Amino acid sequence: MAISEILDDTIGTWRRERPDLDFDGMALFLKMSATVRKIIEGFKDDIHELGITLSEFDVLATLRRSGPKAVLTPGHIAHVAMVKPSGLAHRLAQLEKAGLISRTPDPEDRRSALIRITPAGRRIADRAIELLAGHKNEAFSGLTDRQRESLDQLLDKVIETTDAVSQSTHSA
Amino acid sequence: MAISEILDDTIGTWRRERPDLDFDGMALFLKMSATVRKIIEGFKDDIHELGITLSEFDVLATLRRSGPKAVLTPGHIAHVAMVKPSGLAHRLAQLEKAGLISRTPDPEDRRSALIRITPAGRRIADRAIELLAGHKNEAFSGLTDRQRESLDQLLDKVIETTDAVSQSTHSA
DNA sequence: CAAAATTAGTTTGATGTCAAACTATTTTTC
DNA sequence: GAAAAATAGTTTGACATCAAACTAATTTTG
Repeated sequence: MAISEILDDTIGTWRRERPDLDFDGMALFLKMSATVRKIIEGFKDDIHELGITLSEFDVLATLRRSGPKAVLTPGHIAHVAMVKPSGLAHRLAQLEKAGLISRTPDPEDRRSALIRITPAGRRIADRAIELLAGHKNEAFSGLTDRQRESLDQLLDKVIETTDAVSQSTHSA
Repeated sequence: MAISEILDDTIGTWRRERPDLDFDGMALFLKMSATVRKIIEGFKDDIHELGITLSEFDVLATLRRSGPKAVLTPGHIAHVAMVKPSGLAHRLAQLEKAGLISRTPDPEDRRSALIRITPAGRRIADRAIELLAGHKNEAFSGLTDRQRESLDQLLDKVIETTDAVSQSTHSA
């Protein structure tokens, strides 16, 4: 069974069993989620061949794209990488041990630390982003420029909606 | 920083640091991935309040939507839930312990097992799918019917492309 | 300026996932 | 029909992620 068949079956059987519910949003979500998973699967191996995990790449990528002399705090990295600080601590320790980043105490605020990418880390990050950019372009190569733009705008609208929902939840 | 700002910053800084690469596909992927994560976040708590995890719900949902007398094998559940069989074994044990599913040996093939949902499991699955369907519809409520259809078709195209890629990889 | 509140980051414990090794059973091959 | 290959599922080990508890330092309050 191919992905699209599994998705059709999932929604189809739900509609049969619970005709009282509306599964339109669910169908879109499942499809989008499966798409993302499929794309991730496709480049996981390439990253592993470079000797790092996808999570480690996230950190190296954040440092690399911030410029040659970037000095970031764990808090900033966690925020832009969209993980909780607790999920980052172990990764930073691993990357430091592997010699791909350096961690020094922040003299301005001794609760915090200064994270820098090393030359070795930079080399791996550069190689990895070349592979990834290529992979992602391949994944969307079936769309015309106009279709890509359309997809981009539709996603913006969905994000806007979910942002509004979570905002109202937080402030309630 | 809101999600869309993080995404813009990520792609913007990459373009500055690596102007030799094309980040168009990457931008779409990141946006889609962030959208999925955001939607998942929004209903995780609701599921937890029912006393199950999202992964456990996946299993219960597969059984529930397969009809009142459904009898499924672990292999089938793993396939349609899109997880590896190894990732399923522990979940099935937990669900059995919680009394939400039953597991009996398959008399036809003694390597396998027959999984059934219990009345308690069914009650939880029904309550959960009601919450989820509502949540998902909310997430896409900012789109018109026409836009939803458009999004659906664009995702189909992307899945088609990635399917083609993974097929050629497997058969090479 | 001292006490209270906040903030940055880490550690710990629970859950989730997969790959690889393993067990048990069934099917295929010769 | 016995040996070899394939299949179903579980176990184990490595990694990922988060919430909650914790440490240490800074900022705010009164």
